[in-house]
Amino acid sequence: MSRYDPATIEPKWQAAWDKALTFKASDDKTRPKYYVLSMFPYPSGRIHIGHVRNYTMSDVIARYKLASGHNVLHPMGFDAFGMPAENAAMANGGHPKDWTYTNIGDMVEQMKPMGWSFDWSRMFATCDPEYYGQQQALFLDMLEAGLIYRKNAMVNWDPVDMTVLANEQVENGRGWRSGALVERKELTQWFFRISDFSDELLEGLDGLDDWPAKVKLMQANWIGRSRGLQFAFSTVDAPDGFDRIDVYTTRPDTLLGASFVGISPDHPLARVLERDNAEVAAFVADCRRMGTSEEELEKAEKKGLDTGITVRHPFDTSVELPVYIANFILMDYGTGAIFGCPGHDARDHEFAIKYGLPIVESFEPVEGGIDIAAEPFVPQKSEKVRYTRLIAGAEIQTGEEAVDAAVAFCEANGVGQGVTKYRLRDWGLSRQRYWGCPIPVVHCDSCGTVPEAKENLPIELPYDITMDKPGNPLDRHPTWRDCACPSCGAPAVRETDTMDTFVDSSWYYARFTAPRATTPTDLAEADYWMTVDQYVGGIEHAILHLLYSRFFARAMIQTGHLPATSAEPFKALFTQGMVTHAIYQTTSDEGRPVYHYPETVTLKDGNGYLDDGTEVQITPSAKMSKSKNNVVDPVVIVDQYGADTARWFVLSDSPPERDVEWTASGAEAANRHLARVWRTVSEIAQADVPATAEDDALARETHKAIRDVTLGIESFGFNAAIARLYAFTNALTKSRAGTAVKRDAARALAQLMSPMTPHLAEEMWQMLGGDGLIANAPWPVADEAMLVEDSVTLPIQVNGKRRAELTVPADMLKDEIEKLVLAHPAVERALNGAAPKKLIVVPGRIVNVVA
RNA sequence: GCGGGCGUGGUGGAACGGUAGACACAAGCGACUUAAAAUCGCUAGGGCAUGGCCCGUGCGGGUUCGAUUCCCGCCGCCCGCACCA
Repeated sequence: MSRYDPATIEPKWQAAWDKALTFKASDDKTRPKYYVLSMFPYPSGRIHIGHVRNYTMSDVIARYKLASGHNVLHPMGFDAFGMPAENAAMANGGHPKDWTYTNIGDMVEQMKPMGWSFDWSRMFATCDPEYYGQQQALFLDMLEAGLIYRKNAMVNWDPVDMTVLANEQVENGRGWRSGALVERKELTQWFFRISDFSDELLEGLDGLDDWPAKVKLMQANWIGRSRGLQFAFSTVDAPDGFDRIDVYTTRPDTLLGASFVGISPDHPLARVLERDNAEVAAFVADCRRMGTSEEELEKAEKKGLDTGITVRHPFDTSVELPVYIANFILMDYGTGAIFGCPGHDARDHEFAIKYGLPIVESFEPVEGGIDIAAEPFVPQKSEKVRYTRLIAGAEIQTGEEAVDAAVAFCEANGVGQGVTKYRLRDWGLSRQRYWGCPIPVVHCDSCGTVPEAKENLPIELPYDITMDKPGNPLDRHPTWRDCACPSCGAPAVRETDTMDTFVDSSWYYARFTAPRATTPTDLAEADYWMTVDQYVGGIEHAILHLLYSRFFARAMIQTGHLPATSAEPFKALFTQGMVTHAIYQTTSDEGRPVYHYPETVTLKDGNGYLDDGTEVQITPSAKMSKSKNNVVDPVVIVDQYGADTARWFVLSDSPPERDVEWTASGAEAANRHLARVWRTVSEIAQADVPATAEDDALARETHKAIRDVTLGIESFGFNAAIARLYAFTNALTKSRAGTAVKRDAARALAQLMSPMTPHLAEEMWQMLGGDGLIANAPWPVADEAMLVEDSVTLPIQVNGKRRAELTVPADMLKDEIEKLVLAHPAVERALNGAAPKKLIVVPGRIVNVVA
């Protein structure tokens, strides 16, 4: 008899699906739609096992929804602009475009054998002129709608990648890709007005019931809404135009504890002072030199310089507070100026001690007893405290109550107003790189900055460039850069900055609904397909990509490219865990770590040995890394075991949101199991056994499996669904039921496995004489009548501990059960002749005797 | 520092407040075989006086007839943010 042979059956069924256009999204808009999307990959040239897990998850959903009668859209494309292509070109002398398209071809070739149900007819790469040309059209519409503007600003400069970065792309003061320490630089840049949407983006999170709470929380923190008071101090002896200094505070209740005012080195007043004060100029220059990395900030001393200017306290004009320029005040938060309250702020306390400023108490613990001079008193705002210098409200109140009362009092007395501020800054989109979407504007001597005319789109990247010199090749490409002004026709120059690659991925989900449209979207298509019903991707995009996409959906509604109903582009979000692998390490004579490939290590009783017997040190469940030699290559796995085994394994063993460790033994076991299923089914297909007494039991088992696996898939409990399929397979294999019932059970098994192991499932379906492709077969529905048991086994507890069990007819009355329970020897023994205090019978579940 | 999450056998993990450890890995024993591989079967939380009993879901308390699950306080690990006024 033949064996389970994935190398034969997998290409066969892939060809069958292709031929039948099984996974092409239908134009039939009468069917309910389901849009499932996996985050598209960067075309590095190799798919990795993490992609396999990610795409298998969306594939399970897609195939399940297709079988459940939905018109499914499950597209795939490539996030194809970005630095790696330029780096490769610089290192190896090729062209970023050639490198990228070659990689895309290679990756598609590696993806197809996995059997994912992508609608490949909709595929695009963001570096296709057809895509980025529409992105340029979108840019022009957003520019016209006032959603994009240009300004001179301090920006994050990555000296290695030689480009500007958005705030979201700076991690611990380093570039998110290069890891280089980010510098501050002043440049004229294009910005998206994402901060105008701060409130909406924050409020919108509340409606995202099917997003992980963690992601919503991270976004909420990033947006960072705070409520406070903005008011002005009037100055004494300040330069012209600075008779007031605006400050923002979230603690107006401590205003009477103010002992100084601090301004940012970038504050307009500091800038005026540095012009004719050498001391100020030196100090400010020193501040700007300071890095922004975590370590540096941690170590950096809080430094200030007394400007000699003073301000009057708004509630007691006889009090004058000194104005310091301080290195820890950020110009781009609040007003770039604060009042210092050393009594109730750790940082201000440190500053006050250093410069000998007074420390004034505003409140104390209700029970008293605090030495504000020694240590600042900074309780939670929700805690009740006793105010010793009260602005408004009760003497004893919480910080929150006091802040509200203080804001109201200040407003009533004409001292400032309550305002809401956000931490979220506008998104700088200009990048000084070649391999990105050109920003479609030109600079004309007479007209200024002019949007390119839409009929000139796409503004295509020139191919004839060289990457051998640092910097942006567009800057030194005269025939591309020089152009005619779209407004007056005079000679002008193109903008040579390109767009941040996060722009490309901020609207690709919308483009997939009409990937060949000659406008960014086709509203009718977008109206039918949007929003994405299920999005699957990594948690690492919790802020960047997911926040930008939410902004873009809103911007596209404003510019008429999406229907108003799709402000939230992703209805449900699932963040999958990684696939990890053990690291095997020895130490060289020089003391350096040496990493060994898994195939060179033999495992025995949990220890690993090299061929020569040397024991290796094992780090379990580590992130895969080429330098640690612990990468699993999907291509190798497919050659060895077939795609179905790889798909089955990455879904089993761990909940999908958690990491799963790839082990050779686990993959082998998965493969063995699939071979066992194949064998069992091929036997059943050829058997001819008449009905037996076990028929009913197997039929019931089948319907229970249908119920449990369906529930598992719907709730993303893939590991639990697979565990259930193991159990069902074992039951089927061991059952002595007749062939007719066994065939029904095997057909159900094939269908329940089909989202995970689609090729094997088609093969099983064919062996069992199923109709057409299993991919199109309607999903089985559990028969309620078959789920009802005739008899139930009730555990009997005494005082909450299980002592016995009792099998009774399912419809037995409580009274009867109670009688049987009390007569049970184990219960009699436990009660020892005494009457039970209480008897709890939960029908169909459990009995508890309270002795 | 602030915010969030997680602690269950040798391992990954399962368990609407209702029989803790499903399912799988690793391990051990056995069958088949000249042998090995493959396959199949069995054992398996810990302990003990083993037809039975005791302990057990990080630790300590609480709510409940009943807690891995809910509440409070610790301990440990992981993640996010962080001079944000």
